[in-house]
Amino acid sequence: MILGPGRRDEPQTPMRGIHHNERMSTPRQRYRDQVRSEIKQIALVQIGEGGATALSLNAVAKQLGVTGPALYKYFRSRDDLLTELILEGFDEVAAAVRAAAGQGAPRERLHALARAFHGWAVANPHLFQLLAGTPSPGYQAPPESVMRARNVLGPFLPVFAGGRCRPGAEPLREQMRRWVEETPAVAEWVRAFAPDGDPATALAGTVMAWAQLQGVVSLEVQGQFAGMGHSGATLLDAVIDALADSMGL
Amino acid sequence: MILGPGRRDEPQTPMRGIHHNERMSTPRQRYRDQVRSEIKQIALVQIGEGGATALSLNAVAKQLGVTGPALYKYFRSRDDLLTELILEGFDEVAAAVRAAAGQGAPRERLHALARAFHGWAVANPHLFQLLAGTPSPGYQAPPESVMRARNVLGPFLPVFAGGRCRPGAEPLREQMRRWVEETPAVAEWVRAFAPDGDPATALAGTVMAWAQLQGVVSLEVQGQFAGMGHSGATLLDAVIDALADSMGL
DNA sequence: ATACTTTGGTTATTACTTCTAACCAACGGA
DNA sequence: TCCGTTGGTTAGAAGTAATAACCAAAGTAT
Repeated sequence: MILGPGRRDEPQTPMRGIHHNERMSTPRQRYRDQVRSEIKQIALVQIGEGGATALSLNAVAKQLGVTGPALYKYFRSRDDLLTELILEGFDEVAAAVRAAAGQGAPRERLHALARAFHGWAVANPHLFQLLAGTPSPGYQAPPESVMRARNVLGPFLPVFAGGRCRPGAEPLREQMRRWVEETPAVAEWVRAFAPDGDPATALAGTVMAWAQLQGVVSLEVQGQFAGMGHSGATLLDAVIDALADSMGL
Repeated sequence: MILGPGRRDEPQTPMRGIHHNERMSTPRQRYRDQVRSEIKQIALVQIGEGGATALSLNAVAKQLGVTGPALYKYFRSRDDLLTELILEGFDEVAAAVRAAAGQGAPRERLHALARAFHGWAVANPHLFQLLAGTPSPGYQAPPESVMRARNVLGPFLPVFAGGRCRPGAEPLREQMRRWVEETPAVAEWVRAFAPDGDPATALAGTVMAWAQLQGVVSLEVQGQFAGMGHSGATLLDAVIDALADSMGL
């Protein structure tokens, strides 16, 4: 009767049966956390070598010294492990971008943010592809991921908050205006990072910068620049500079 | 002695044993071509539903009414099938872009080309991801793919050949200049599509446009714009307009 | 200290995947 | 009519994710 048929399908945090210091670190919990972290670490190495599709739970288990099914005590499924890695990856790149959010002229700040994103992505190409793409056939990104993604782009918002859209970007700005009006979470997000200036303009510039980053980095990590003397950074500078011009920074 | 141990590992074009009207359509060859085309068609449907990783040769065979191993008489491996689909995909998108290469002012021509690319990509999202990404763990893109990719971007070259790089794009232009100097195939490519104007400028603008397209389309096909009222086309117009401004079109 | 529960591991199994090997019938050219 | 090529088959190897059943060790409570 103690357990009964109650929600047996979440191996993430077991020992929910009896009361015991809530969210305190029992030895079991510490062991559990450490093994989970080791699994993720090994998985990251595998992903770094062959991409998300090269991640094999059996191989992870073998490298960890246990048999395959043991991992299912720590992660409900392969997709669950991927999801956790993706969320952590978002946090990582968000930290890298945030660390580059200094002071100075808007144009220089924009370049610094863009280079930080680019640098992280080039240093972890497979992880970037993991965040960007769809790792498994029917993989569904969790709702949290959009929150994390917003943390990545957040530091770009204040840079553009003081800019001005050229006529070609006015439809986009109008669309952003509607978006921020209809979605309170977006309004909150913009206000948190760029309390001053026009939210729609900040969003328009940020989304354009997002596309630039995604484009340059995608091409680079997929090796499309092979032969033309690693033009990733140069190309990024060029397109970001064009964007800065276009937004009057 | 007729066959001996001679190169048995290419099921692409069998019946190499005896002389028979070279590259003429024997009934066997016609049947072969038709089955190959059916396989590719079914594979495309599967990819369109779940991406490249969802392509299962067994499932294709079942849907075709044969057993799994039969497919290996038509394609050496799963990657071989993927490669062929990728090459055909490049041809398709190249044709779509080429069809939009009309006359008129450079800025309008650029928008038309960009919209053509974007339209094809959002109509075939999984195929676009197939061309862009790495479908299998150790997949190696064949050399032909770069040639095909050049055909996709070729129509952009003449649009930018009459443009001018702003200072922020000068390093990129310099890099393109070295690239075209050191790689005869690139020089040939640029000359074929844009015989007039500065090759380095044409390349710089084209590569920047490439990054824009890749960025906007990548984000869109991965569903990152969910919620903000399908901004793919609007965003594309905005960034392309900024690029046109930046290149003085 | 003893009894009991929870947990982390095991092996066995299912259902899938790509791909190879061996084999056979039927088609088609001489 | 003969016979080689070809397209199909079944069987099997080696791998994957995931589940079920089970057991020993660890931790908790009395």
